[in-house]
Amino acid sequence: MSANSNPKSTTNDTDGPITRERILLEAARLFRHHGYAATTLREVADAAGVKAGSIYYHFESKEQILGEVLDKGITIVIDAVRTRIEALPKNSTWRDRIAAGIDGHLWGMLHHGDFTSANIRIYGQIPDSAKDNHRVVRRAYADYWDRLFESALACGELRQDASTAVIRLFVIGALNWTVEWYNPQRGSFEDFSRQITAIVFDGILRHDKA
Amino acid sequence: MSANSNPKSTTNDTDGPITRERILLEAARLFRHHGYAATTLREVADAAGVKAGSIYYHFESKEQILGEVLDKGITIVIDAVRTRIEALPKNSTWRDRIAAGIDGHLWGMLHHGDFTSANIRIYGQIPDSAKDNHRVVRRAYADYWDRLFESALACGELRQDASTAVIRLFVIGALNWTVEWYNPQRGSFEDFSRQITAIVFDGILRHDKA
DNA sequence: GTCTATAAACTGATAGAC
DNA sequence: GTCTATCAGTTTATAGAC
Repeated sequence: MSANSNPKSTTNDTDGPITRERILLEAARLFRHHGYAATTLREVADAAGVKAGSIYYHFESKEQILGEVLDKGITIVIDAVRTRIEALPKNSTWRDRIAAGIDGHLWGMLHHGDFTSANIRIYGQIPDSAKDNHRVVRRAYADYWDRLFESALACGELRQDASTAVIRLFVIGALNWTVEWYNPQRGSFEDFSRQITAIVFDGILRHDKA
Repeated sequence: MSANSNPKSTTNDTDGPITRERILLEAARLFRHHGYAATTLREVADAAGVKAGSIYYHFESKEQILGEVLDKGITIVIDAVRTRIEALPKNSTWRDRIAAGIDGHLWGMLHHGDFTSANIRIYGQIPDSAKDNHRVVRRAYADYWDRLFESALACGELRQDASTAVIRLFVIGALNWTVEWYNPQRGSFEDFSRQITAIVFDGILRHDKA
């Protein structure tokens, strides 16, 4: 029995990812690098190794492809964050939970860069009809981080002279943007994640610990 | 004598900004919200109150408009940063200089949002031919900040367990992204700038000062 | 499931009147 | 300086063969 005979599998034994997944992958890469409107379905089809007309067997419209690319970009990150935080001991500090969240967010962002970068790059440029469906999951993720930061604040672990909304927007925005400049050739992901977490927690200035 | 009889002025007494400036302004706004390729010259012309053909009296091509929008976006920020830093006393600490730079960068980003947001949003999506001309000024600005951070490091004011390149990319990226979420209705710019500077310098955690 | 062919609309850019 | 008119190319999406 073939390893991929499961009909739910997204790969087969001969062509790598099946056509539908390949279209999504190439669409994400092209949306990231050229923008949504600038990417033609002919380009997506060429990259995915099919003809333009074939796309409409798998998707109803260009906008449906966009919707799935956007959702995948944020779902990857959410799953990585929740997995790491839920794996922590129940008596963990909020500092530890936030550190796990930062590591998960960075991991998701940087290991699926085409989906995550496409998401943050083009979200501000897409039709309102595409934003409407996507806003719900974005709001839920923001709320998740707000709860983390508000709990940390209540326990005295967070600074009190900036609003939790500003802290959340600043931190998530800064983490999102790492996908635009992170270079895996200049060190391991683990080391990078440690540096970013240290800067987010303690800032860029030297603070003597003596 | 009219207040705007100076031929170098970019405004006149009857129509507000002259046509060329109006085209640039509307192009920046549309590039920001729809992307470069998605923005048609007909849309730019409509927004600027002229017909599409008239654009070609002021500009050679769509790409020339793009070039000027990109340059204006970063020049606004560079000017604000240098002005603030050069106004400081000569014996200022590097901490004070970096604080002035952060305030200038934020001020430029947030007070000319269409040009600065267009720049950071679409830079990753434009043709290489447009990037080539713009790369020089981007590199010079990055070098300017690298010198600030390296000087601060040499004087012991900067943390030593993260590379200055990572610090610069993280800080500038985080500051750039504020234009995507800053809400002037939730407090003054001065207060916002103070909060961001505090987070960048000392992080989001509470550090007892007793 | 994938293909070819095509419809209907839109694009950047140009030419020349005023 | 701004306009109208238009060219040549491209776009999403559809219809129907295989």
